[in-house]
Amino acid sequence: MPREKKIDMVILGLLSHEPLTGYDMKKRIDGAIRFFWNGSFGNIYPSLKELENNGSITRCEVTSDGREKISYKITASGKEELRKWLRDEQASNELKYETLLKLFFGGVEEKNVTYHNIEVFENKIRGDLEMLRTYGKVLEKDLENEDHLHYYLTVSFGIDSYEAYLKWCAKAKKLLNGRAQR
Amino acid sequence: MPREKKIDMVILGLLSHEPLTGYDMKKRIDGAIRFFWNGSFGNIYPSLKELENNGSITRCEVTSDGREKISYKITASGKEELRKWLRDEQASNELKYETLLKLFFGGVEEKNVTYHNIEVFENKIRGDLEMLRTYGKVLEKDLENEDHLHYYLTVSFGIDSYEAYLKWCAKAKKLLNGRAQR
DNA sequence: CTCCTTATATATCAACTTGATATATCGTTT
DNA sequence: AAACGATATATCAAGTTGATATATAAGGAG
Repeated sequence: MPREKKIDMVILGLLSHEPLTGYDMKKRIDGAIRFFWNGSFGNIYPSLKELENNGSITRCEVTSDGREKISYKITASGKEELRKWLRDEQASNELKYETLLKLFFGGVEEKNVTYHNIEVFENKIRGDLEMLRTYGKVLEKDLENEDHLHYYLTVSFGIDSYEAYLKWCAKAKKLLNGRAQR
Repeated sequence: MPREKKIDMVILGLLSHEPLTGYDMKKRIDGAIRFFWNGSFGNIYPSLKELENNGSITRCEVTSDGREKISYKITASGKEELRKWLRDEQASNELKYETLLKLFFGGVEEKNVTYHNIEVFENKIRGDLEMLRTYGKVLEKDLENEDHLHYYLTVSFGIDSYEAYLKWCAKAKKLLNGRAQR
């Protein structure tokens, strides 16, 4: 059984564009990637060591003037590892929405509790959607750029699904209000 | 800091409807809940023991004729624990879509690889959407039933977002094909 | 009637992820 | 010079996942 850590692929993917430190990777993940994947120092740093031992990445710059700083770059074998993963059509896609869980079990509480939970969700989505639209507008201008195109497609996925979420929120709130309140 | 295990809430939520064994719970989760939450024997059984020690649930039927079988029911304090969680507006909602990750880093491979990955995703969604629509049609007939209403809302969320996914798939494939193939 | 397969049922574990915390330096502001 | 936030690496407890182990029951095939 080969290595299964998905964070490895995130790291290799990021390094396929430019050399980065672990800290930088975390920032990239917290930027655009966070909408569909996650990462933490707790798995980035251990993974960096393993990938280095594997020969998938190498240190390309180390500054030890006071604060330690280690930049990594991807190797040829690392790039092949990344490509192999991309060509593997298997992919786990899963949602983990506590809001829906609360909705599903909402029957033991009053309707306004569920109603409120939906509103909180709605506001969060509204904010994120605005952000995604801003990203999208910038990227749209240069889709000829390969990287922009791929980036744009993920942003566009977010926009489309968040818009669907908001429509659903309105519908759900209406359905909840249609019944006798409390 | 109180207990944070979300599986506890799934168990309490399920038991708020009817007594169940751990095995039954897993089946329920694999049915409708799997679209927005997950659970495994690996966290169900340990959680059952802890919830029993807490007094949140009690055994209500144990058969030891050969095969052991333990049914649990929720207690008053367990129900209050569930309600408290429902009233807490904090909720973590996160997507973990490997397909989008592969799309994001797809630039290092040929376009048809990304195209194929989207098609695999599309087919999976199409199948799940059909299933959700079947669920939805049954539930729609009796939304006066409180439990059906909550169940229906989660199914409806799935339908709406999956429809948005499919539209996005078509758009994404077109955009990828618009560029020079390979 | 026995063998085989599948479903029922509980239990456990290694591997992975998460979010918090620890430690220390650097840059900017007060 | 003190305070604060950003940079940077590292580690850990707690939770989740998917697989595996163990054993019984039920149903059908030969």
